[in-house]
Amino acid sequence: MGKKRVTLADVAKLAGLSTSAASMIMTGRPDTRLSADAHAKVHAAAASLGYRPNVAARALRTDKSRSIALISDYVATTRFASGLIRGALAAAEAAKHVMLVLETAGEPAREIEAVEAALDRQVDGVIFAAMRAREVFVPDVSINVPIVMLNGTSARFPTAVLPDEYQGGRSAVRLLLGTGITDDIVLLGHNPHEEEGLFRSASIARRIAGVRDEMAAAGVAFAHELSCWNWEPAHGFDLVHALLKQHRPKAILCLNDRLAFGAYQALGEAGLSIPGDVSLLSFDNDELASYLRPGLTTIALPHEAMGRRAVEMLLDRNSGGEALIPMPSVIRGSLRANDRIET
Amino acid sequence: MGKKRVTLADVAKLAGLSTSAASMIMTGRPDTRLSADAHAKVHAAAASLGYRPNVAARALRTDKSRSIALISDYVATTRFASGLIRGALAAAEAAKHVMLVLETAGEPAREIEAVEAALDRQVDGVIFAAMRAREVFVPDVSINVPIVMLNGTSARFPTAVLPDEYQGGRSAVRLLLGTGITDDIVLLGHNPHEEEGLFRSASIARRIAGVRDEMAAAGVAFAHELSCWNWEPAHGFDLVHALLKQHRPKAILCLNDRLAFGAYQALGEAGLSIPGDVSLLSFDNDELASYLRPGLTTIALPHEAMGRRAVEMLLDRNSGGEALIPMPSVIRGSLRANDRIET
DNA sequence: GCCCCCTGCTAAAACCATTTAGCAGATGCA
DNA sequence: TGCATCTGCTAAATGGTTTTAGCAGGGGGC
Repeated sequence: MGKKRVTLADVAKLAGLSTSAASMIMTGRPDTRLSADAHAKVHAAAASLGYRPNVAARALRTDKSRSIALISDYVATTRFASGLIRGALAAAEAAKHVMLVLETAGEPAREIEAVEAALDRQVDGVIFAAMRAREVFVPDVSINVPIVMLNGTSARFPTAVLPDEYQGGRSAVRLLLGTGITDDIVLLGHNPHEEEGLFRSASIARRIAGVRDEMAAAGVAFAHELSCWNWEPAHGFDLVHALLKQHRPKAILCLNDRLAFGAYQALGEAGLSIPGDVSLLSFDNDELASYLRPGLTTIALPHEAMGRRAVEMLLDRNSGGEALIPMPSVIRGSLRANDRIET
Repeated sequence: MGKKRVTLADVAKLAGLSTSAASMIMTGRPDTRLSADAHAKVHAAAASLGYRPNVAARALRTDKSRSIALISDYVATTRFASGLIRGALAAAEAAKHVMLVLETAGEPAREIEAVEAALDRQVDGVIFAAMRAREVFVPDVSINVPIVMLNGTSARFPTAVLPDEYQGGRSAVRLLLGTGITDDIVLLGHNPHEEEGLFRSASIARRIAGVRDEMAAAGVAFAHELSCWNWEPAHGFDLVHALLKQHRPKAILCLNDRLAFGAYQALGEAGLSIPGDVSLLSFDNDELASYLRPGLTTIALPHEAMGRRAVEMLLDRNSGGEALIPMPSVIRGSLRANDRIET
């Protein structure tokens, strides 16, 4: 309480040097001509006093605050947000930065507020995160710090970090066909004929394209393609429940884990076993996937890696463009083992 | 790029007054003697120039930064974090503050780092959040700003926001007994005889106490009490699976939703219907609860309300003590309707 | 001896807002 | 008229750091 904060002047005095010298030494400037002895004395003084630089003063002078802002549409609504935030947090911490988190609910007024609040605090960069990958609206205030789009894109700011959905789609199909199943495969979540004129987010479109390209490359086709717009468990249940009345597939490729969850329920009620009767494969690696019995094999959204990467790109001035983060396969028990004889 | 930031001096010049006058007017000091005319001119000038105060300069002078820090052990590992963060964010925004989020993984070294990073940035207050409610370690650095504990407690800092687990426990039992079921009730997650010498977190202990007190008050007892330490779906499954070989309960009171999820699986595999054969009731209102079929009735952890409250208490200097946030009941389909005739 | 350069350091300005002390003029009261 | 008080405002100090300009002294080249 009574203790005043220790300032650079205190350090300098104890070291017997000027504040200028102390400053140069503490900030580790390269081309200074201060003696090794001076360096030692300043560092010793700083350590003994427990000196911590005053970030506000430094920010005032340099316009750098060692902090960044993550402006996101939603932080709680989706279970993905925390992965992105956590990865970003980790990278920020590693770079000795601190991270402001701001939520906008996608409302333009709040987006403007958020950007200004961040800029007022002299942040060194801003990450615009979208919890649903999409074309993101970035408010049209003049921003003079680096910007990275996270899990979304913007025409104005081309630097973006996205999951490599296309490759993810391909590896899903590769994994599935690797079981030896090549027919009676159902796609759950998309049917182009029923969705004409509707546009999935760019990211999801790539996922679907990857799936279709790999199927085509392998020369196999889906027996059924079941469409629904929202990929929630209830829809997965309904579609699979209806499907089972006319057809019993060998495998279901679900376009996300929540659909897969619904599929599990429908299969369970029909008395079918996974993967004995039906194999399942999905996307996202939602927390759910590990709770299911058997565990759901899924192509993971690499949220933490994405968050980390976004911060790294933000702080590295000479990186730009679109970074595609690979989607790892998470193997659990929902795919039957390959019963072909490997040669 | 070329545009310099507009400063208070610019505003003052345009208004034809001194910076002192402009400052007093912009900050809305109450006891100043400046004329109404001066007020009008300054506000007009500020608006026309789009003046935004430089927070660093202000912080340097006043030691207030209009920002707070949320220091948490985990942000991603548990699905609760985002609710707390979101609530806190909303309250911070309402108070025109900005929020730093820091993660420590519960490691003392990182906790110290986090506190110092926050203090370096002149935060106006710090929230220590625990994702698993518990006695929280707060690093022993001298902190001269208000502190609020969120979802945890600390001997050094008595101001805390916690879920009202005791009342939650009581309302769960009240809800369950309200169906008319009074026997063949199983408690899933705790058995005092098997857990002697083990200590649940304070918060969970209160939940259990509430359950037991309400049972006692109603004069009913559990038919079985199944114990397991980690409340994960697999444990819920195993315990209920084993239970069903010897006993078929009318209701299972699950101490959290993940256990309940496992119970659903075991009941499903045994061909029992919910709530036709067995009623289920649980705690937390995990995202899971709404996915299950039928939806799981559960006593919700009020995370957003807690986060909001924590920020409000932090910024309101004269509030202290322990705030218990009520746990609302979320009614879905897993409890059978009361079949007694209400008089 | 003169000039130049190098070494090792310091003084002082700058960043931008807040706040204290105080000034000039007007008014009130006796 | 003399003194105190009030009104409406300003000058200058302050906060802690970075950074520019430059100083004093020594050495080398010629």
